[in-house]
Amino acid sequence: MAEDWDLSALVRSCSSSSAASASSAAAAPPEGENPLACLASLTFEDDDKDPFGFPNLAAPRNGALDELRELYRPFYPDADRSLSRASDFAPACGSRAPVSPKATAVPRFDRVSSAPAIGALQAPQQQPQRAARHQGLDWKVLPAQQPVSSPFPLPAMQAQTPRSRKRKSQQKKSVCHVTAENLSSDPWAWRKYGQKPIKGSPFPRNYYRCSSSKGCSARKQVERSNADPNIFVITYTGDHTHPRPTHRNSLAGSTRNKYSTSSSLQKPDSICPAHSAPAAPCSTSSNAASLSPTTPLTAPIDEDVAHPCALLTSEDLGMDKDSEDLVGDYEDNDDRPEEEEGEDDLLIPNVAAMSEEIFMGFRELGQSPASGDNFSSGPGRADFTRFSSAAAGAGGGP
DNA sequence: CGCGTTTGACCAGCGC
DNA sequence: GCGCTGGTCAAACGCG
Repeated sequence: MAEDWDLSALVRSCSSSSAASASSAAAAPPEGENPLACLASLTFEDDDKDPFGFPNLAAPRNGALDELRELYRPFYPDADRSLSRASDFAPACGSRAPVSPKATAVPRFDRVSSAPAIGALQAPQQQPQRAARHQGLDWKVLPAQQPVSSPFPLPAMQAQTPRSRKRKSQQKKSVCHVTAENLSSDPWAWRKYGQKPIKGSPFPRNYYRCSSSKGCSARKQVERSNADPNIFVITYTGDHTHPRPTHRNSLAGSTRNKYSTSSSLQKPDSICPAHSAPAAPCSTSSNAASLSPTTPLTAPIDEDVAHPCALLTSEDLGMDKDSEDLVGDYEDNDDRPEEEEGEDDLLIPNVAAMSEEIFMGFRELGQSPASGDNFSSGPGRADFTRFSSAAAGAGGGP
């Protein structure tokens, strides 16, 4: 099993491991899955003050800043400056949570998506990210060009052109870096529809589409980072047009984690130490490259809850400048209005709506937090309901 | 039988 | 306008 690197496997594993990092993740989960997962780990209950547990981040902040600074330096000489701004951010994250329902409901997403808005475009975002990173999370959301109308916010992007082959660069996407261990776990069922070698990268990119619903335009791309094979770059695109599945539908084929073929491109062994990592049913890292997210969610909840967002920042990884660039582009663009508005709106609303639905569903299933356990495999799993809300937003998952 | 994965081919955007 | 590259489609295949 350890060898199986299916995405699903990864996802699962992530979920469990993510618990800890999840709290931090809160900062980032833009899309569906990750975001959710991240949130999942958060304990909202305690966070009355901060609905999303952001407080954690904020609290330690002082010390964290220093750390962050250190981390930053190599990458960003201006780190000091940026960090200083962090203070601005901090309040937002934690104590200064907006009172509005939205805010309360999904403070986190907000934060994430609006990060740019918060302070400086770049600096601010980075900060949050960094913080997240500390926690193990790293993801970036590209501002959606338009607000997400769909109830399931996923990746923040809407596939505007269902089949448009527009270059993604133009589409909105959320990108997150995840370690193989934490590889994302999304509640969503994904079906792989393509794999392509990417120029400049030894690892192929895998394309997944949401299989929960035929009409769902949500898509996910998974590729391994050149810099660090352990890290996977997950890009979510499009929105889910349906509620999160309680169970992953596909059971049949999905289980086949055996990635024999893809291996050609991705050699897990050599590449992915993660294998050793255990995690759950991680599919082989190779797969990571070829990960298969579709994995059946036997324990749907687990995934949901768990969001593996042990994401790494691209910076950390030193990888994927592309993705960063993308993000940066957006950030740079002071289209912020869109970002802020769009993303925030998107995430929040969706989450709220979703949360309710989800909650209901969960309640039916089991209700109590205890039952929540089902969802959360790991300790630290926050109340599922909370997750749900978060998850909803996160949905993206890929 | 249903669903997911694999894989080659096709299509379209982008850069030169 | 051409070529490159990325993204998607669809047939074939495998597994439960």
